Amino acid sequence: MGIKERKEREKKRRRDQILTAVIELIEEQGFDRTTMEEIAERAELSKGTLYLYFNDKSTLHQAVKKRGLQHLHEKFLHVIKQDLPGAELVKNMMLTFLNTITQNAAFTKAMVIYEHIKEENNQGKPETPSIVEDCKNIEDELFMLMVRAIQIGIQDGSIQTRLQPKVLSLMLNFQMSGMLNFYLSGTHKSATKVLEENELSIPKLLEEFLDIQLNDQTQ
Amino acid sequence: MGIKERKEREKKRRRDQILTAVIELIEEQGFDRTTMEEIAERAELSKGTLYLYFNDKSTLHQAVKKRGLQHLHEKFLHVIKQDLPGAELVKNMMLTFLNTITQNAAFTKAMVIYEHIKEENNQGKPETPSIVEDCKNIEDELFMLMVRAIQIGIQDGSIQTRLQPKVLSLMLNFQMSGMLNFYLSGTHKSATKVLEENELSIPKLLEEFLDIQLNDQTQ
DNA sequence: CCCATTGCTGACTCTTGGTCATTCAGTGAC
DNA sequence: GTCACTGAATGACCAAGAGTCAGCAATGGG
Repeated sequence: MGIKERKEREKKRRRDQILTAVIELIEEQGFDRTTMEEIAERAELSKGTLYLYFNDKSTLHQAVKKRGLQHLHEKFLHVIKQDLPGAELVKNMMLTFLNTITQNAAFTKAMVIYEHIKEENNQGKPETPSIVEDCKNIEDELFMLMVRAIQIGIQDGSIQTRLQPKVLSLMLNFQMSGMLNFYLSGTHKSATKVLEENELSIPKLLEEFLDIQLNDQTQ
Repeated sequence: MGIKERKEREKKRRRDQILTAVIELIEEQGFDRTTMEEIAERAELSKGTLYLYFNDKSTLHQAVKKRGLQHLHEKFLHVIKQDLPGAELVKNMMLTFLNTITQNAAFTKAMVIYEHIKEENNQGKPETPSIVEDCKNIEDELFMLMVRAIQIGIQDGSIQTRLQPKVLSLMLNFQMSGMLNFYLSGTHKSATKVLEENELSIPKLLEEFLDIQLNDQTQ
């Protein structure tokens, strides 16, 4: 009886279809500019159907975010498999991160933005906590991969620090998050000017910073 | 003929009235949960009147943001007037920043969130570019105050770095921005766990980081 | 061939941001 | 005192978009 399985597959395909449509539209016009109507049209479904697959727009957003995080996770895994000094691994991870977000600016923006806006729906609904949970878990894994890279670096001597690996990872996380913000809200003219004046780019800046943070000679 | 002046004053008072109402409501329920209707009610005006003072909800948001930035600017000015080593000034600024955002979490959140969402209104309207410009200018001044503090630190020897003051300031900015994100999206359970495990708090973490970033012994 | 189940639909409701014709209050001229 | 004028305030109205649901269609099991 392969019917169950087929239905299962079709259901998953529909879901993917929807997700793909959303991502396309996000890239074209951003998430909040995109209406459920448009998404339905692009996915060749009716609006009502969307709600059979995702509770609401916010859940849909989470699902998109999850995809992005998975993508990043794969890339990080790829990095850490390389046989390189830990310091290089850390640098590569961060560069990978920067690359990914700049390559998919619209997408990343959508991921970060709506992030804050949901907030409410845990109240008054059964809710699928799963997707939100999934995202957190993947984020955690990304974090742990970074920790792992730092540990390797400490062992092979390419990283000197008096901080705990996890604490250092946190520091680097903050840094990345800040850079992300910078990229997204392309504003902050003085910051951009600073970069120009010193003939720097964000990736170069990153290397400078890592030099300092991974070679802590104090004390 | 003081009538013009009186009217002027009254107009400003109305504006303030509205802003105060918005800020109250933001603290109670966040910005996007707050409707123009509610704001009008709280300010004891009708909805239509709001639009005589602010082009749209997004402009209103910018105005609120401007207030917040001004507040921060005052605090930074206060810090830099103190007669302390540059390194202390930098630290105090960053702590001030952290304090402010935690004290007014709801408010800060509102400021950061909608930040991204506007985007569009520069198209198709005369628009008041002034408020947005104002915000950018204040942000720039905040940045320059930080640069100033760093310069002081380099001169008095409390800061050692091979980076340009502006570049270092940028680095610290990223850091702050990252911490801000952390505070706002209180999530990231692993990060919180790391802090607990090491009996750290964000302010303590900040001091650790500054130790490294302001005492660069490499090369 | 017929009923049951499941999936899909799009017309509908409701909320909310934004508009505008109308009302109303203050002002100055006479 | 009164009248015309100005501009500030109003709230009924509109449009857009998120979310709902009664009904329809197709598939499959008997």
